[in-house]
Amino acid sequence: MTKDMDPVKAHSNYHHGNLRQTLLSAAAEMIAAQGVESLSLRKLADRVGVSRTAAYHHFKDKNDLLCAIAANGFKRWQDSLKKLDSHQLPERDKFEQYVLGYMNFATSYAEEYELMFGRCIWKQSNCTAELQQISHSTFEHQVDMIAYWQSKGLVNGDNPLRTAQVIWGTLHGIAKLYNDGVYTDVTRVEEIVASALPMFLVSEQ
Amino acid sequence: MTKDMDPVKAHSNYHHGNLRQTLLSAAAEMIAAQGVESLSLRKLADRVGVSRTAAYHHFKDKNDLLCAIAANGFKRWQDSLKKLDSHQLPERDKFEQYVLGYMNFATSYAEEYELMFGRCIWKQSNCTAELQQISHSTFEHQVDMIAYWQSKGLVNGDNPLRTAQVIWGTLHGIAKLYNDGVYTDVTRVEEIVASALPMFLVSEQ
DNA sequence: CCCCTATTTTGACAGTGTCAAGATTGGTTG
DNA sequence: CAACCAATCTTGACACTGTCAAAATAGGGG
Repeated sequence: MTKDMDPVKAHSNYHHGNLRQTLLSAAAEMIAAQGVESLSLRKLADRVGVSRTAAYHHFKDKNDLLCAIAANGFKRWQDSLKKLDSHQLPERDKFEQYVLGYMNFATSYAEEYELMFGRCIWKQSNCTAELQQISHSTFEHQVDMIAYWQSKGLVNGDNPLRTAQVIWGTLHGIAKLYNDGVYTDVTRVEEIVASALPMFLVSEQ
Repeated sequence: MTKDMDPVKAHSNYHHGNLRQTLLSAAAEMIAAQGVESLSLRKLADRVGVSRTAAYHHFKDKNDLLCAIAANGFKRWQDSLKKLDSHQLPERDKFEQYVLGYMNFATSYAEEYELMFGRCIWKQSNCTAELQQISHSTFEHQVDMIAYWQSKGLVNGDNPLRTAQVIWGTLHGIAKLYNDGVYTDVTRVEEIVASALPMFLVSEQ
């Protein structure tokens, strides 16, 4: 009765039940495999086993769906940050873990990262209220972390906002050069990050 | 006889003469005004007053055209570098001019910059031989500059390649955050760059 | 039991990149 | 000068995209 080939759902056609969630996770899988730019609502609908325009009753737009994926990415990154906070570690190691963790996140979830910080959403100012909010709070959290490390005499500079922006810029730039295919070797990327680290830290001696 | 409205050319329909150049400069104008993602070959053809597929006799692809625009961007950036080389300036000022110049280039020609270093061309590995070559030589030139500044004891670090990658990453990251609409204030961007500068320079005193 | 509303579908439209086949022309060769 | 050729340009066509409007369906509350 039901098609065996259907790769995701096994419900009757109408009233899927949790189509929104299904769409979100299927879309996340697809962009991870094929890249954001090759995700189409129609292919997504096909994959989920639903008609082309079904998604429009759960998302205003294609953009709205992409914003939701980006917001999920922010949630995951926030969780990483909280996990890092709770660890018992020397602050210097924590900073290092923060930098490496950022890089690891950005490169492991390259396509979600692209949505989180890419022009597709921000440049066209198509940003959802939810996304706006979670991205702001995430950024503020990171500024607070930098401020704390500066107060402990660990990180250079005295303006937490500017310092956070510079560090963020550096990590973002390296991540993007790799994610966008300009750099092609991950191990090199790790070396680059290792070279960048001492620039941020107050020199020991 | 000829339409007055035609915004670019005033030739007879067939054998435009220098359609390739006309397409390139019209495309450059259009992406500067509207962004890369909203450039279509059909709108471009309309603008130039030529049929949809005319461009295919001068460019293999849409991608091929975009690569040519990117290559032009590299040529312009190379010229800036050469101009900087020829200036009579203290080396420290030269480095500063290099950093500010990079930022100025990246933000003034944001859409060409996106083509030069964006995923659209590199991630799909659709890079033209011409583009591959000019981008490589440009990068090498910059590594040489960094190596020189390091040898003069001006710039931190002892590995020119890694240092160049970090500096480039930082500038690229800040530029992209601005160009992609995450940051929205140019004057802030200038302040961020000013905060980043001392990280690269060997501290005076 | 019936109706209302949320959900899903089908039909349609404008826009995209690109290929194949035909039309036009300038330059070269007999 | 004429005839052809190759470069250039156009028209027709196809598959694909996002999105809207209108019809179909089904679950839940009166």
